[in-house]
Amino acid sequence: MADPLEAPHRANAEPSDSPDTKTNLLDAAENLFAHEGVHRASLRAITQSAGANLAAVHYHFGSKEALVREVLARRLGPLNRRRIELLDQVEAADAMPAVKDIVRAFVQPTLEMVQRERGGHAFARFVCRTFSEPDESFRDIVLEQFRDIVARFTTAFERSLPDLPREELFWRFHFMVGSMVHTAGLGFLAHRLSDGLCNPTDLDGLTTRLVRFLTAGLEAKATAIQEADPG
Amino acid sequence: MADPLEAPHRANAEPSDSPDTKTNLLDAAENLFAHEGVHRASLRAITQSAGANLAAVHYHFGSKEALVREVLARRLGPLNRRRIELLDQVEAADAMPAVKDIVRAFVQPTLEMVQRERGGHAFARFVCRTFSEPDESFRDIVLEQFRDIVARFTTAFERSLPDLPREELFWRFHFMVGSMVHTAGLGFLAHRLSDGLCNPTDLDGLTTRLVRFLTAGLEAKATAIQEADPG
DNA sequence: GTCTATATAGCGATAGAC
DNA sequence: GTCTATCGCTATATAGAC
Repeated sequence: MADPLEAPHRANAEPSDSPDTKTNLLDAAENLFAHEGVHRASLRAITQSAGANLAAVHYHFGSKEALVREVLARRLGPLNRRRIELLDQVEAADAMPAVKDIVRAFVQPTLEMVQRERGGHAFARFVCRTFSEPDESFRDIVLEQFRDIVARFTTAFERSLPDLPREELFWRFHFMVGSMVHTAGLGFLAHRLSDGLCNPTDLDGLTTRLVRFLTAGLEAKATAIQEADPG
Repeated sequence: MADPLEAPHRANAEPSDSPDTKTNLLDAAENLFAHEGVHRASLRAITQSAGANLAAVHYHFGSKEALVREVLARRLGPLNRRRIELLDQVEAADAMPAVKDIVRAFVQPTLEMVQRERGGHAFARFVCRTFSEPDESFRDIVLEQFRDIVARFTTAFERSLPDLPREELFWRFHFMVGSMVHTAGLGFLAHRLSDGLCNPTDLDGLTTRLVRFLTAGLEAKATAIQEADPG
């Protein structure tokens, strides 16, 4: 636990002030799922952290798996709706928007959530983990909602990058998701590996940097399969 | 299990033909760690998949944790040595090499391992998972070896990108790692989300595309904190 | 709606025969 | 070096009192 940015992990304190046991359980679960993993986060630890009884999870959710689903669904819906909302605004202002504005509409909601929402960092880390989770049922909750996002954003990119082949566009979209997920969920690694130079809590700076990096990557000349080397 | 690219997961077949029980255990563990996660992959499942006895893991490795460490160490060492080797070559040919050549030296060994080595895909997925794993002892095995890589490559990038502030360089390095890890470990997601358009097994095409994307991102003009909008 | 007590099952680890 | 049997522990889930 060398890095205070990594684990804001209050073991026995209630993770929220809500009087609602169900909300307390969701908050506690989110926090523990992020830092311990779904498997290691036992119902005993979750209910204890939420100040509730062991049996409370089964009363309110029915099973641990249902709890996981609700933790994911609680934030993913609003997050992706925000993406669409921002993209709508961008497209309303300009029928063929700048690539950087589309990228920002995609990236900003996640980075904002991580910095500004209570428990946002833990949730991002949990989703980051879920992406590589073997359990399809959990991962598919994320991917299900994500299909619409992929459709809307690839269409927007196609319009603003008409010379880019569809296959290459999808790959670049994939690369973009990788950078974003890695940054949102594991930004503290940049802080650690740069010996403190990178500050993952500087929301504006981080967003601007990520948008600029990704925009340049997306706008790069398309890859020719057999390119004649001009050098 | 809709996607055959995702899970080459032969439950009860031996994952290798080696007559060596220890190697069989490492192969079986790697495969199960990738698809089930370290925690869900029980010693019973591992030893059964390896055609060995339950007690074999403790005889050969001493504990499950030691097995995890050996699975990681077996491939990470050669992989990172290969990165350094390629970077040495690039720097020997040109004291101030092109950014794309440095990027390629960083990215290529991983993508090659995923495609060409037996069990490489499973290992990449395992590492991808380990990055976001809460268990520091495992993640630190990866990060430990990675510190040298970060040092060597950021130095190389600094020389070839002299106008880029160090902080921005580290962030871009972080973005690059995110894209690479996401692609190496979860490339099948691109295949799925593009409805089959993206082919994660096309090693040369994928490498070229990733290198081009990342190079453009790294070479983008540095971010000014308060930039005057020229538009 | 919250509690205690417990059922049922799976885990890592180990002892000791072969 | 491989086997069987088992210990000690923790997990999820549930039944039933309050």
